[in-house]
Amino acid sequence: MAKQKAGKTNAPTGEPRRSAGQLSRATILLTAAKLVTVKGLEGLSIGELAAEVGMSKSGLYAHFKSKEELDLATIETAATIFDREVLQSAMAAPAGLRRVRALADSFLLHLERKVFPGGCFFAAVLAELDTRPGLARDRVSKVLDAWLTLLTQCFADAEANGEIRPQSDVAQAAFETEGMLLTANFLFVMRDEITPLNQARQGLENVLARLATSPASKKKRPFS
Amino acid sequence: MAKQKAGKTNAPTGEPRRSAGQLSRATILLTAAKLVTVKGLEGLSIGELAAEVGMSKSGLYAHFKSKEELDLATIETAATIFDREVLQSAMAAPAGLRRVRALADSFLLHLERKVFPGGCFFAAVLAELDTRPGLARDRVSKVLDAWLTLLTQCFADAEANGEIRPQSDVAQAAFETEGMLLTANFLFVMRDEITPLNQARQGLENVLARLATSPASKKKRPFS
DNA sequence: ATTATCTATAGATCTATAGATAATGC
DNA sequence: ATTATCTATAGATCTATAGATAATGC
Repeated sequence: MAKQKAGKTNAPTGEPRRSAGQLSRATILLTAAKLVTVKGLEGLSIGELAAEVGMSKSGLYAHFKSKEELDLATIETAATIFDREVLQSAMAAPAGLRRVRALADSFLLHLERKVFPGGCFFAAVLAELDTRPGLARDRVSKVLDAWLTLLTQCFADAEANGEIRPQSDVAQAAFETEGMLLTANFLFVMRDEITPLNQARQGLENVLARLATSPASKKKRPFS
Repeated sequence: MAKQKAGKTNAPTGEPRRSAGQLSRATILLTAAKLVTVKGLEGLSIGELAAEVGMSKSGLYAHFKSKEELDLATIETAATIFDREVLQSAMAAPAGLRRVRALADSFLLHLERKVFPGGCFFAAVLAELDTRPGLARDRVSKVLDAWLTLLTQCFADAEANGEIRPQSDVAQAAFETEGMLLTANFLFVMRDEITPLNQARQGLENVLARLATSPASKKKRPFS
């Protein structure tokens, strides 16, 4: 809604110099990334984005030669933001379970802070792109893979640390963790209440607790 | 692809009579529901749907007065299919954990059978609609709520049956179950491999196993 | 960066017509 | 058999808007 003007060009001295074009480009892409979480990638029209940032459609074409190029640049921007807002703050935590908790916390907090109005950018475009081959899908798929690999590695570290049982199925643990976070995202956006975020936190604790339990209890199926 | 003609009118005797129009309408809506899981609700154009079922755009307008009406009818069709393919077969299982397993199994099998090419219809439109107020969103939200309520009720039954510990957090159990299923859906569609379906089955077993464990282990956080 | 403009396509509406059914006349 | 009517559809066409390009201004 807020028609944010592209910041004017009197760059603060001492700052790494940026041209008006670059500043504007960053503004455009941040706006685009936010809009995409609400409207979807295909639902984001160049005209609407232009209006939102307060410039003409053809002004945008000066930055991006085509819609696809805008799409890809927007995905890249979202990846950078995800890296900064979620990954980097959590990677300060020591390897292993504490890092898993830190990642989950920073993810859930970035939802709660509404960094993007439509929740996690990558969750928002996942369903849209998963059946539409192309560069955009490939890039989003890579981000998802990297995220799951990171979670898996954290559990592998936890196993090496002795935090969880040896021979744990670390890929399974990563899947379950992602299950809590992804579902929290969708329910949080759909209902606009924080309950799912807390359910995800509890769910993750339940997963972690299981990994430290004796293997016997893992397959118990009483009364079945 | 298959240009299915609306069946000719010589209705089989004894069958509940259907006009050619009704048959055609059902064909259109099934095709629409499948297309929506690939293209999205907004991505589904009337022209494309018309070409797919082998009729003219205006032929479709005879059935649906507007795009929104087509959208709503398509959602209704998907709800009916979900009810038949997933719910009804599973509701034969006795109340409690066996019903939870039956629901999860029928859900995962309907993904694997590719009832819809883009996975679960409601998961496919969830991200698209969660930020777009309207009748379509309201309807999808209701289906999601009903599904989570059903899962919660199954766990409540299990508690009443003595299958799981008294005072279990049944809403939490439903959330975790949904977490497994929803994530299985997205990873299955994105990667087109069945691993996530099995990870969801294992994840659900892990959830169920926890519910039968002694309460003490639930909060254990070793090495933290 | 803007203004003006182009092409393609979306949803939507209008008029016409094919095939079937119902009511009527012989 | 004939006429009227109904239902489902097609073709033509309208308006709005999408992505995109060319000419131009600062």
